[in-house]
Amino acid sequence: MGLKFHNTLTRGVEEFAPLTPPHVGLYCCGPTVYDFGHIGNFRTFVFSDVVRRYLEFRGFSVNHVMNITDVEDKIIRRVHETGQTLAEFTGRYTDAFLADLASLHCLPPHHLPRATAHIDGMIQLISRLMERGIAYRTADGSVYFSIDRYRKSERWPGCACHYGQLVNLNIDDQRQTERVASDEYDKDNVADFALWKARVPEDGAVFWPSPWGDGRPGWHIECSAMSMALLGDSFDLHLGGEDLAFPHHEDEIAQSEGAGGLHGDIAGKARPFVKYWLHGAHLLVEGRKMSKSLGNFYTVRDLVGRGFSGREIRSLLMSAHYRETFNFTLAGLDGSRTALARIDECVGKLRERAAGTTAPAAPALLQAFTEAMDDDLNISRGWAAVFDWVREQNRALAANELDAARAAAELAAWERIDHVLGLGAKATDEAPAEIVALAEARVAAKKAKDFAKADALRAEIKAQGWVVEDTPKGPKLKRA
RNA sequence: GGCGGGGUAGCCAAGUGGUAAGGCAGAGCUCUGCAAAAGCUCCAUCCGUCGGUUCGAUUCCGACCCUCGCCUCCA
Repeated sequence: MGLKFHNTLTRGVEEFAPLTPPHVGLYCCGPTVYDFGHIGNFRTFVFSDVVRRYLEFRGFSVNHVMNITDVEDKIIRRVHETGQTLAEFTGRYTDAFLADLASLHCLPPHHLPRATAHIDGMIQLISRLMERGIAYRTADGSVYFSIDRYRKSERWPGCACHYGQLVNLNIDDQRQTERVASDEYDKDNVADFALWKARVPEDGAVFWPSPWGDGRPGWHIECSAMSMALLGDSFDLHLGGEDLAFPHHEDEIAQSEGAGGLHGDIAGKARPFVKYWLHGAHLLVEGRKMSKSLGNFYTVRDLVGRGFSGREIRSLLMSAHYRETFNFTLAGLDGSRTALARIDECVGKLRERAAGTTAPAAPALLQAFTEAMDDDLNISRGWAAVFDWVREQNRALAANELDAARAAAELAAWERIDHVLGLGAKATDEAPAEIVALAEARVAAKKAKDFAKADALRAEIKAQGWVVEDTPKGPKLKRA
């Protein structure tokens, strides 16, 4: 059986068949850079990293695109407040975001388009929508997408003109929420969304010229323009957090297909904007919805500041299936640390046994892991395969059943798996010379059967922040 | 009000119409001068509640309870 994904578009699990194998175009909605990303944001980004890595593991050639939203309402407000330029302000948070991504062992996406670098494409899309009569300009110079005209418009290949593909909604019978009711804009219909927002004094220097006057793009059109510019008008995978399914992704479909694509390919080839939509669930923190007032709002930096490593955070974020709400806890991070140590220990022993020998990867672990991940990325089952393998290797090592060649084969298998999990080796920490000297003195005391002195030296080492463990090959020093 | 997820051991979390993966925590054992670390073993007669279908249901159906998300710019 092949790889399967749950597609929000069809609300079911489907065989993954890319448009032009072995190439896969993958777009994930990236961050809006107005603050440091929190652990919930990064669950989605780690998820997209795992999708990319697993596709590569399965032999696909992935073009991974993640946008950086660097112009948006909150950003403009903060720029206005801080007196910085747009580039200064967003540059700082973009750098922080990329650093956090790296600390979580996420591979850098192949392209990280900035919205401000794709204004032309957005204007082009809006122009096409205006030409087709699906968009309209209001008195203040803003441009909106008319859902009504889109739905009533003549259908053409590649565009079903159906609004409500990702979520079941009866848009004629929507409850008026407070946000809608308080909307001040001059729109034909409350459900219409902005494609272009006319310049207002508070925007300061943040504006671009357009056929409709100075202004800036709406949020949804940014992703349509960037994804189609880099992946073509029709591509394989579009990922994001579950909250983006509506309205953000729904609007992307409407705009992109309504415009016939950025290059006119959607209509020409009768292909949809995106073939598979994958949405990652949110997480709770300590059992509650994450919020600053509850004190359970963590950025990656907060957790690193508490002494957790990126790989520990990453492995916890990867512990549950991506479509399930996951409860992220500090106790869980401690658990990840212990569990990773178990893997590290086993891999370390295999490496020792293999002693530099190389061999083709042993099949058992690869097969069990692939079976799990092929099933809509069932990573919990994937972890089970890994830990079953760890137990089996430990047993075989203890029973002296592994020669160098077999150890090397198992190690090769693990390395392929780790290329998907992205855990890497744990950071090793060399003890300073004075600590090593104390440990050596302790070995001498032990040899002389002066255990009182040996224990005193162990206490001394501990007081200096190190732990000494006796192994068959002599003492091992670890940071306390 | 509409739509969509969930409720599985102390905690996290897979899964299946035929009798419950994995991780953490806990217990026992091995190793050790003692430790530590590590390893091995054990650890849910039970899957929110109540009904129904079935030879058999945690798994299917119905009702109910609880919980989370979306319903116009929030991953």
